[in-house]
Amino acid sequence: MLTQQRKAHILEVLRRDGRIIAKTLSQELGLSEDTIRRDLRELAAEGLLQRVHGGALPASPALADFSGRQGVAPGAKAAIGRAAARMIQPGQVVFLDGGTTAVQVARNLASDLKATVVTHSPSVAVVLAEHPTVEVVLIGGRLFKHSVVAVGAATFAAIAQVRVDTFFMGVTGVHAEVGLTTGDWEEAAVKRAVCRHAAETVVLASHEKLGAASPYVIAPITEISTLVVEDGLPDYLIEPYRRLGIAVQTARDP
Amino acid sequence: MLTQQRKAHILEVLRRDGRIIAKTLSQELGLSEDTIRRDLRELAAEGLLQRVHGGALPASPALADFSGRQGVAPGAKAAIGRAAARMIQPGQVVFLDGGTTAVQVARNLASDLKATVVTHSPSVAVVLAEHPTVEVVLIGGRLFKHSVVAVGAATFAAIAQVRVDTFFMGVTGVHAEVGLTTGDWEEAAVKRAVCRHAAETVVLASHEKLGAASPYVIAPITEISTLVVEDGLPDYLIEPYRRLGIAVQTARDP
DNA sequence: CTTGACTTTGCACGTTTATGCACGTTTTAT
DNA sequence: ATAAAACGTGCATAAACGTGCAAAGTCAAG
Repeated sequence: MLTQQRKAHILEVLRRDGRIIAKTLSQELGLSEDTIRRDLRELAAEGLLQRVHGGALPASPALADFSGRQGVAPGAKAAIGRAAARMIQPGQVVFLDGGTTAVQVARNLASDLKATVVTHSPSVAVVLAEHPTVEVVLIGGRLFKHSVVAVGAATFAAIAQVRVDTFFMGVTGVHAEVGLTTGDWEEAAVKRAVCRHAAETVVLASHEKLGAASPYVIAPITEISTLVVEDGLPDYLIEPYRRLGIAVQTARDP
Repeated sequence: MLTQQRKAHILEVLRRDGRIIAKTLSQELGLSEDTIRRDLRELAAEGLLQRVHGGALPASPALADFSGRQGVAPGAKAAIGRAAARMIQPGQVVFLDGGTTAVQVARNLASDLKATVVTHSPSVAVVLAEHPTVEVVLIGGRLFKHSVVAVGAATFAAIAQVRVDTFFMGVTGVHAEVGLTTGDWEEAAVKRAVCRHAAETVVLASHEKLGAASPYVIAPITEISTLVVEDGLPDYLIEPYRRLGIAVQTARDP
């Protein structure tokens, strides 16, 4: 295998999985870890990824504002993204929320999926612009920079004009009693509005969100039908939601 | 085997396998590696493939997001972007079109500029999400993937609700008689609509756009007040526009 | 048919690049 | 506090590289 080809492969794996583990990759490619480490160092020098102990993480300048958060649980987020992407049936109309997890869902849509994705996240729109068959509807409004999503009156008005089959919601807190929560008042209102216009709502949550609560409540937990979480979590974390009749889907982290 | 025939074969193998390994190919064809290397060098000089250590890789698609498209000719477009960015006054409300040139404008806004940018391009929105002070208004609609901008009825409705001081328009053709043109009918309609809701329209055009015409006419050239072009162009290219009373701003390429 | 200009190819040479290993250091986990 | 894993650096080797050159081949004008 050519060196440049290998580097391209590394970037592809990074995009797909949200992380690189040097040892794993060296075994996969049948090369010494030194070589992989060298590649990672060079790619990092070009600013194409971020080097960390044990491997590498994305450096995506387009999502630089996220970069701090992106490091939280990249493998898990990518796995959740894949699991959510698999839930979308051909012909469906779905709403994709903003945030890093939603971007992972967009990245992992099957490349032959014919469906419509509605989103108020320009990041999601940019990713899906490269998808060959998915129809994208962009919801406008005032840009809330912290989360990179549209919010405000115009956003509400636009959301009122669509009805979707499934809403894939990102949150910062999932709590059996407090409900679904997030860190911005206006964002919470938008999520609530989308929820009302969706036949079904699916919440994407990596483990640090479970049992946590943020300042602004979006809706009670019973509003949602499915919770997608990473695999291998202790039972006591997910049991409360099962007991409330919520389907808990676990995403394997390959 | 004829040289040209061999080169055609190389390109075919490259398309089929996604890569060329010089040694393998030389054995396959019963020629010395030197000959193959020479071919690869020449094909690379023609831009038909990308030369790498050990062989070659495809020229465009695999590499497009690898080394980055905008690295190709960073000079002119970036210079035009900087020049346009300098034209924005504090407190103004401007509309930024889609396209790579508009993204350059967004990247080059002074980091302390307090202004409002309206755009139907998610790419521009993502870039401006990192800007500390600029207010961003995102116009929604159906996503036209080729240009990565929102189009359609919803886009029209949203545009009708804003009035901006300056519209920075990207085009694919600027011609003194034909006018401003672009390659998509719906995009042309959107640009025309924005034009009507702007006090002033500025067109950003790198040299290859001047004197060129695309299928769909946006507006007559007299609709615009300023044309931003790169520096160092021959007079005969810009003189026709000056004669029509259009201010031609040249962007130094430092 | 011959001549001379030009092209193509393979080889020799010295240079650059890629890779794996050894060694000592730093980071992480226990 | 300690052990294991990951790290960076220097080094040796082999592969791949470019260049200059000469032999073989091609072609058109004479």
